Amino acid sequence: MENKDILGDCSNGAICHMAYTMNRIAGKWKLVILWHIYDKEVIRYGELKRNIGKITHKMLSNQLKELVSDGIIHKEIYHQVPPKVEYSLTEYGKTLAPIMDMLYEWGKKNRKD
Amino acid sequence: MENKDILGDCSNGAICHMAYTMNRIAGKWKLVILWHIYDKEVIRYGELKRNIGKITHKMLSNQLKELVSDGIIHKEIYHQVPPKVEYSLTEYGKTLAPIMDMLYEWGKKNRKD
DNA sequence: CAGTATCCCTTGAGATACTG
DNA sequence: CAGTATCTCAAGGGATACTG
Repeated sequence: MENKDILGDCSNGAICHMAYTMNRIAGKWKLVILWHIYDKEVIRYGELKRNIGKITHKMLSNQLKELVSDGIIHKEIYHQVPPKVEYSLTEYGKTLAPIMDMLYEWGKKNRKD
Repeated sequence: MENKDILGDCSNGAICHMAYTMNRIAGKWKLVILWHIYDKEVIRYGELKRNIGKITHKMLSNQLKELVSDGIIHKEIYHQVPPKVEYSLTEYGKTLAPIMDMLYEWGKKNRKD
């Protein structure tokens, strides 16, 4: 994965903090996915995909994988047939809740279309 | 520009608000750029570029252009030689300040490297 | 049902050169 | 100094098929 991070050569402390956050949650879909999980608390892959709608299978899988590996969401696998997988926010992920709330509120306030 | 937006076919109100926000501020660089402008209040193109460091000329120009056209930042052009251009947050852009603060704080709190 | 792998094309984004 | 344009190439991401 080399260095896809922005500001990898962080010289300014303040900016680094912002960059750290962005490296976790930036991306076209991450917050939207998180928002859906946050909304339902626990959600299965299929429902998540259906709810988001305009996301492809591959995109969703990839993003979920990253979120899991970043420790933001938890993946619970039920070994049954057919398989069932549930996603939920970890405690760490839940610390993003206030941020998601603000982003939501900001959109609600400013969207005029 | 067609429809690069996520969730263009918005069926769920709540999700739409979030999507609206993401359509404004998502992107690898936008919030980092905004954070720098917010930090300095008023900043020239050159200084902005130098401060961000790891961004290319093209990227920065493009992102700034989008931010201006979204009404988030203001561009003040001084017609002199050599030219001077200053960027600052608009009133609308300033409403993002609390969000930026939270993102910053979140990064500060969680960055352990 | 959930997830991976492959194919393939579009887009993003860097380097560079040029203009006002 | 600030910004645009072109050329180029790698990566992102869609469609589809396959596996557990």
